[in-house]
Amino acid sequence: MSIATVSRTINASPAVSEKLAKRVWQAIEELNYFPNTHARSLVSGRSRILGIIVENITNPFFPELISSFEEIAVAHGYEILVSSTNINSPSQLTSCVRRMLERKVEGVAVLTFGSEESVLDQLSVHNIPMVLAEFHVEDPKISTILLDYSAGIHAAVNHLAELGHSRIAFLAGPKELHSATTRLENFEQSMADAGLTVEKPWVIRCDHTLKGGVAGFAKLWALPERPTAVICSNDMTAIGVLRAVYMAGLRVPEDLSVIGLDDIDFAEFTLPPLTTIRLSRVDLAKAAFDALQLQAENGAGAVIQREFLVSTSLVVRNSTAKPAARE
Amino acid sequence: MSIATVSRTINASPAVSEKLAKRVWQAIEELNYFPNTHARSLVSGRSRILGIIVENITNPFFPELISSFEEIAVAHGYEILVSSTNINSPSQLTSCVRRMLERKVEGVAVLTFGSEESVLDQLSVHNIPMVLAEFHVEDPKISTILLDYSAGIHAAVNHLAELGHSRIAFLAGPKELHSATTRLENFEQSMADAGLTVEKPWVIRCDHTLKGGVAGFAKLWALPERPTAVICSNDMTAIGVLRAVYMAGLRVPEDLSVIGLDDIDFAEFTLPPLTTIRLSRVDLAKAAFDALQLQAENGAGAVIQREFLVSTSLVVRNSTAKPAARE
DNA sequence: ATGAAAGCGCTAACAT
DNA sequence: ATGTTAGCGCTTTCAT
Repeated sequence: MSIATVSRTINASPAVSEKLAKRVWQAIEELNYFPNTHARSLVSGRSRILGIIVENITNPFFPELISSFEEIAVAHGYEILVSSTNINSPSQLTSCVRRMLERKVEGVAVLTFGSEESVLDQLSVHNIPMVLAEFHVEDPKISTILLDYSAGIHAAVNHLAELGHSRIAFLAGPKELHSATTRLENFEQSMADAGLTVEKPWVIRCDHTLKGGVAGFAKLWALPERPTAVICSNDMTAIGVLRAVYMAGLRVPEDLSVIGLDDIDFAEFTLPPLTTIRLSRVDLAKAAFDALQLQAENGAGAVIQREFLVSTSLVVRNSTAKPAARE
Repeated sequence: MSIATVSRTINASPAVSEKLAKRVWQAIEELNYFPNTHARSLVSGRSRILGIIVENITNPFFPELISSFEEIAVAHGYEILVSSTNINSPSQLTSCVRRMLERKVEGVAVLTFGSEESVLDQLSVHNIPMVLAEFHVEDPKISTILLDYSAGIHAAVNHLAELGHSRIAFLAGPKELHSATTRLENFEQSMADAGLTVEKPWVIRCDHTLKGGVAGFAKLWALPERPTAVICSNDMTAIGVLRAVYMAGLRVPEDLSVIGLDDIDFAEFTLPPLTTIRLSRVDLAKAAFDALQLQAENGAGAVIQREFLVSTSLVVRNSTAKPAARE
């Protein structure tokens, strides 16, 4: 039989008779044959590869996100190309985008949460479908994942208020991150809704790292007036606070209630187990994949869904409790 | 100028005059050209892709390992293909190896620490270079990374002995894992060297997970005779123990000294910070990459280094202290 | 329903 | 030193 017939069989073309197809599959089995994806990509122009760009791999949130994304992609017959190298340096960014271009990725999930501008140009020139988090662009090739922090942050503030807290601090993320700003705004709104006032000195910019959390707590505790609870812009910050509180000879939640955001796998195993606002990696990864797949498998110009929503929710564990009676 | 000249220029062939080369590079700049890796791979038969297979992505050790491996590989112009899906199911394993075969990987790092047999056959049939951890095979295409646990485990036992502990337990990993068995053997040897006896009931098989650590501690504490210190086969187990001790209303290190193994990034931020035996992901990733690169870039039959050594060392933090005075 | 043939973008052998 | 050409393994017309 001819090479073309084999190709048609593998690609499930209807134009091949059943018995010939059966023979082909048999031969494939016997010869242990498998197609060469490079040849395939070369002729078809498609690669079945998706790219994913994240920042700051030292935050477990991102490995967890990548794993989820990978799992979904592989299940759908895609391969993934990861770029987690330091996005800060422009030359590294350029080379990581180039790697993706060279391998002819069919779409890229840019999940850097706030520093996507530089990647955008490079990729959009080549007309590659993209999906961004919390960053809306007027381009049919670019989808957006909207993160609804309000549900989770509202619940967190209300949870503290119900416990009797009114002196609530917020350890924010870096200014450059859109997501960090959005989280802070949501906190302020939630406080207002709960009839609570935000004390300016209790809003401290941190950097979403463990060390940042340690430093943030130190600044907070050096203040003349101290809060009885703190909400952190992410779990790493919260875990840093847990650590700093312990080192200061104080106790969570007796001396300070702490709430994180992300619900990384470890949050369940901190001491005490961390009350946190869950931002599901699985949901996020799924939204990113769906967006990319929709774009990749529909020709340009097709009208498709371009906004995806991922929500948040509060997970109550043991790092929050009633405030100590005022002295 | 001709296409061949461009190809030669890009590949730095010496047979191209300087001024023509300059013009080529200029044109490349202007046209924003970049080579198609699929076409390249097709003709050259090489892909510049390396595979890495790990198990149990929920243990942060593995994401950390993958990141390191990726970083090194990318720095050397390689791309990586990760397989972290459940290695337990044979069908998943087959399909993950197939993915790698289809993309024509030039080598695969099998870092499953003990369940590599099934992958071996599939890959060695296709004559793909491999590197395994702690698993020696007589095949010139297969390198081995020897993990020297003795240094770290000896130091750990001695550290406890010097603090005054003699009642030391060991929470081992699953029997199927070669590495878990090796670790246990090293513990037994180190105890003997320190003149201490290993109490059989105090050696408990766990499964290298947080939950396993919690369960392991429960079993240990239910015993009529209790140890004053415990060494765990990995950090996840140790962190589980930390958690279980806390839940039992006891304290580390006052009631029990705990030592882990791996030194994952989080070990520094547990409460209390975990004393642990460091097994460097960077060293491991580097050894794996070096082994693969050596094999990929030397023709078959070349005599090359096929054994790589990665060592361990003790990192003392705050989860170990003198045992409480015997009651 | 099947086969023959062209061509995807590149490299390498061969020619000049 | 440069250009011409064949062919890597596949998909996709176009014939039959």
